[in-house]
Parts: sequence; structure tokens; C-alpha cells
Amino acid sequence: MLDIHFIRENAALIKAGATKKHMDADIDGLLAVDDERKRLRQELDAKRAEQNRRSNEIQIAKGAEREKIIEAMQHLKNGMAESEERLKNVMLEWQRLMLTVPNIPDMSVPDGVDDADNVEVKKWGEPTAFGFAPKDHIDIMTALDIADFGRGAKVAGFRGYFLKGDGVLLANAVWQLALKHFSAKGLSPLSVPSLVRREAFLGTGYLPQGEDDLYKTQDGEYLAGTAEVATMAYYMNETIDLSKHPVQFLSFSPCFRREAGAHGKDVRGLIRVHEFFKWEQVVLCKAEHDESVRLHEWLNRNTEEFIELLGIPYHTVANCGGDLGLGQVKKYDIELWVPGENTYREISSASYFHDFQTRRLNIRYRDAEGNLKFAHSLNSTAIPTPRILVSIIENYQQADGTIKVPEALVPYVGKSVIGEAGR
RNA sequence: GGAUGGUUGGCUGAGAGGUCUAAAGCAGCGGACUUGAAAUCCGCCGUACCGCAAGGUACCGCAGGUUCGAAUCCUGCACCAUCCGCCA
Repeated sequence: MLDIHFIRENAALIKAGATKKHMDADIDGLLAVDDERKRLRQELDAKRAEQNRRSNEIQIAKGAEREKIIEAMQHLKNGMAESEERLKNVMLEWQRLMLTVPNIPDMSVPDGVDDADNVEVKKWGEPTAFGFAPKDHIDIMTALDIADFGRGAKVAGFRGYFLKGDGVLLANAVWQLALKHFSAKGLSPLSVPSLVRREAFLGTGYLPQGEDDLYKTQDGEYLAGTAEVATMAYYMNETIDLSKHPVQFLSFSPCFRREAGAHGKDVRGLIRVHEFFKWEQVVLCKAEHDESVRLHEWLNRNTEEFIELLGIPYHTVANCGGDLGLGQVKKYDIELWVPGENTYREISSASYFHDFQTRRLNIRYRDAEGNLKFAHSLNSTAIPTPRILVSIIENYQQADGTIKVPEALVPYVGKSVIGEAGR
């Protein structure tokens, strides 16, 4: 959500931003509703002022005089009820429209319609070369019996999976290496709820427009698709202390996604599943653009370093305007080489929001002058499992069907090769 | 799932239909006294919206209702505490 004053003063800028994001935003409609809101508000405030004044008179007045004022008050009350009803309806429309206004993308965001227009900003390593015909992770894992997709579907349905044996060890190894790597960067580990109330999704900008992407319980909570939701809501309606340093969390949670709009895509394997696990970086900082930019680069770099630790070829793209979410100012995706598909696939997404989320969540801090301000927020994937296993396994597969364990993971897996006979 | 009691400013806590413009204390800020500090004394000390300003309005967990008037009464919801039941 943006500040209504800011929207008023920068209507043209916001319209241009929406165009760049290929989103519809009825700014003129919003401003008209806002005019009406202000008018009704003033009208009602004046009536309430009179009511308060008269109410004091009633206390002093006696007998017939008192009865007369009370009768006049009843008339006033009827008029107020009407104003209140109109204001209530206007407010509903105002809130609905306010939630649809997209944040303005940064100048540096490339133009474009969808992910095909994202721009590569960095490339690390070269696509893995094999002296044999490489297999995809589904074949490799099934052959080694470290995953079971058939029974996954039997038990959990479409996109269901089991990890088995060394597949479990590998996922665990990634979690532990991630905890070590990202903690060392200065992020505090946090284990967060996945079953979360609606406000947190509204606050982070996943609702109201993303209802179809979320699982919902019969009690009205939703299953979060990322730890970002609970982590951001951790400080909802609070004033936090940012005087010394930003808030920096490394959150872990199960993640649930309906993938409602992706029915035909990635129907096999571990790329796109309904439930997975993820370490997520979440940051709250002072409301300064430079600080947001600095931390955004830092978060993304943390993840790049982790991928380099795993030794997997990747590139980083700057997402184009059409590939940005409602609240995002700028976003980088890190995409890893997937030999089985002969292409790069997304593993991480780093974004900053300015005060778009904190305004909805009401997370503020006091600046050096003691004034209350909405903080800035950012988040970035640290690493998701099991999707990361796809790239590890396919890039580290060997001619004999075994998998070399990336050196950094060996201490956590407890072996240097997965699938060796007798091991 | 059942029962009971709660939710008031940064914190503690009074408040029970009409100066609530929310007592008091603590913490904080400014000042006096002091070489400095403590103690003491004086003053200030919530947020948001509208307004050039004067000022006005709203907010006592949230949403409704009763009333001329609600922190206060009524209803629903959320959350907290304690007890019972169930349980990894």
C-alpha cells in the first residue's frame, strides 16, 4: 500500500509505474473516491462536534429546556446515521482501491512483459559438460532409490513425492550448510508458522488478489507459500528499534503452494511441488532508499555465494517490469543450470518493497528525530529444498549413475558419493 | 471441546452511563538546585485524520447494538490467563 498523500502528489508517476508493470490501476477513480471520503469525513466531524457540544449542554440544562435539546439531538442523530452509512460505503471502496495500487518499479528495472524479457546481469560458471548422455533428476533419483514419485502421487496426489535414504540426507545437508552460511552473514535463525492468519497475507501483499494460489483451512487460516509471510507479520502493529542495525532474519518453514495457474507446467519431478521447505532471508531497515538498495544487493549476493559454495553454474537476472509483483520495487532471480532441461531454472528471488508491506502491516520505527516512520522491508530466498536437489543431482551426476556430493556438503551427508555399490 | 476470569497510554494500574480533556505511580524529555551526580522541586510527556491556522474528529482488544450521551450497558469475534478433558 502506498501513502494516499503520495498517490495524490505523484499520480502520473504511479500510472507510469503501473504501465511498466503491465498492471491496471484506477488512480483517477481512487482520487475521486478520496475526494468524497474527505468531504464526508469533514461533514461528519462537524456533526460530531455539534453532538459533543449539545451533549455537554444537556448535562447543565433542566426541565423543558433539557427536553428540547434532547429532541433536537434526535434529529441530529438521524442525519449522522446517514452520513456514517455513506462514509462506510465510501471507505470500503477506498480500501479496495488502495490495495490495488502497485508500488513504483525502480528506474533500473528493465522493460518487458514476462520472464522472457528478464535481463541477465551476472553469469557464473559454464553449463556443465558431460562425457556421456546426462539423465534428468527423476531418472537418477529413481534408479538410486533416493526418491519415489510413483508412490508420491499415490499417497499425496499430483506433484506428490517421497525423498528416501540419501535423498533425505542430501536435503538435510543443504539445510545445515545454509544455516551455517547465512547465519555467518549476520542473519538470526527463526523457525516460523506456516499456518497463518489472513491479516499476514494481506499485509505482505499476497491477498486479496492471490486467493487461488493459497490453501485455506476450515478455520479460516491459510497455509503460507513462504516463511516471509509469518516473518514479516512477526512485528505487525509494533514499533521496532532500528537505531543500531536492521532486523535480519533467516527463517525456516514448510511452504505450500497450490500452483493453480501452472497446471501444465513441470508436471514431473521436484521442480514444482505443492509442499516443500525453504530458508528465507527477511530484512527490515530504515526508510532510506540507499539502505534498501544496499541490503537488496547484499541479500542476493548471500544466495549467490551459497550457490557458488555448491559449485552449480548459475546466472542472475534483473526481472522486467511485467514480472514484478504488486509491491515489489525491484527483483533479482537467481537461476541454476538444469542439464536435464538444458536451461537455467529459478532457485531464488530477491526483492525490496520500500514501505509497501510495512504500511499494510503497520510496522514502524523512530528515526533519529524521534518521528515514527514505516520501515522498509526486503526478502530473498536463501535456499529451497527439494528444488535445489534437481540442480545438485543433475550437475553432479557421473557416468556410472552415481552422484558426486558437492564438497561443501560432504561433512553433512557423511559421504562423497551417493549410489556407490556397497555404500 | 467445557468452565471461569481478563484485554485501558512505553510499563504498572484506577475508572462501574454525563467536565474522561482517562487518576496515580514508574520510565523518558526539558529546567532549577549542584563542581558533577543522586535526592528534591517545576514543567513537558500517545497515535491518526481534516485544517494555512485557530481548532476539530476518532481511537480504552476488534466489529456491531442500546442511549440525547458509552472505556463503562448488550451481542458477536479475536486474543491472554487458570482449571478440566484430549494429546505428539
